[in-house]
Amino acid sequence: MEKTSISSKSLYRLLIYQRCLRKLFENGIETVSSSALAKASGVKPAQLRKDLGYFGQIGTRGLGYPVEDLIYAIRDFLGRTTLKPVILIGAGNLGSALIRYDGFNKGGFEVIGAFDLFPQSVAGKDLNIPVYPMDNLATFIQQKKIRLVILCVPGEHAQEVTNTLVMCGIGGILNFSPTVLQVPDSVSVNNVDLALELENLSYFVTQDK
Amino acid sequence: MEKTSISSKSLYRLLIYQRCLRKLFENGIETVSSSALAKASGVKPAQLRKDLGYFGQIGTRGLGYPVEDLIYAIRDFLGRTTLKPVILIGAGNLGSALIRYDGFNKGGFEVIGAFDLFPQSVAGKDLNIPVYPMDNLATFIQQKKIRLVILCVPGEHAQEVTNTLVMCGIGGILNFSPTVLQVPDSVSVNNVDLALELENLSYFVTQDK
DNA sequence: TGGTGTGAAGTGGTTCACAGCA
DNA sequence: TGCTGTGAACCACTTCACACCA
Repeated sequence: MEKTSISSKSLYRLLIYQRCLRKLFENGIETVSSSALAKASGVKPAQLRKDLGYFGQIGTRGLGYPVEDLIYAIRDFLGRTTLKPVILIGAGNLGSALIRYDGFNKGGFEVIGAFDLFPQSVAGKDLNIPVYPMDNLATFIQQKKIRLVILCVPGEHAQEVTNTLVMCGIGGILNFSPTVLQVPDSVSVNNVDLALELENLSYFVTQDK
Repeated sequence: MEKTSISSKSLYRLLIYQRCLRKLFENGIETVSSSALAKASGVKPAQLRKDLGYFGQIGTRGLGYPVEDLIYAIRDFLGRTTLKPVILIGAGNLGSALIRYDGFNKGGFEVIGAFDLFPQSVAGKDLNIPVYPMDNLATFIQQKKIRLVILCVPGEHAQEVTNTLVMCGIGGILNFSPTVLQVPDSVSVNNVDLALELENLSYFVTQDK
């Protein structure tokens, strides 16, 4: 299989495999079969093998996959290299929590600054990064060459801020606002819509036991 | 088209349509075409019409859809009725922010209680709901007939807590822990993996302009 | 023998294209 | 004429099933 561009779905799974593999590695496990890793990752074995096909021959027939090698292979494929700077816009409830969230750092990101309409109002929140007023946004992005933004502003301001971001040449937006953002094709958006997730879940759960 | 069970993907879109429709309604717009609503929702017109096919004839050919009727039709289809009680487990950074997040309420949910290993440690956080120790969890779920849980505990405790939840007969888990939960088929899980979303986004964004 | 690698078949979801109706 | 409703074509992703090899 030639190295074609991977689908978003496969990519999610690769990231999950990687997490599971790291756990195995920490526990001193050296080899894992597709069925074991698949179960831990919540997928079918065949799917996992297909996904790993992107790297060519890594497993050993009759044995399984060497955990450490597979970790490196996935990492190389993903091109994880330097720490990636990120900014966050909208340091309200959720925004502040995300600034403190350590999961981003583990993934190789660093939230280097936050922006808010009222930076003084979050002064007491004891965040470890500077919070700037919105006026500084465009300059900051261009000077620091920021490509990724975490957007946590209220829905009614989301599109307006997005327009600014697009003009600044941003590359990707992780959007927590309950709004469908209109962006040009050159900009990627991942939506994390908390209310929607709960409503969606709720539909598949019967109310009575 | 008969009322067969809808796919999760269509369901997400229905919820998005509903939000867009409400905005239109607030602005006094009475009729909308599939192309206009589709654009606002970030989908193709044909897809939108297919999705609306679940309700049978609602649009008027040559004209479009009556906004208000469509809102009701979707709401009826989703079966949105009473306020649904939800509990949250793990009132740390993220958990506390979610308790204060008002998007859930808008969607017809009420977070009626939180649980934490150290409830006293969140006393100063000024949450508007009671925070109980984990010991009370099972009793609370059964007495209040809770079906939905928002899970915000650290990854290493997520499966353990989940096992308890499953035993209590919970119906659905909105999982914010970076962990693949193992649950029986009778339980639904929606994963919201923040770090994964950012990593995934990052892959599709080139580092240099 | 056991588990990978992979073409082929299957499945589900999207888009097209056009008939049908206000 | 304009826009909905929908079968049919299309496409992407998943799963099967088995050849192949340590």
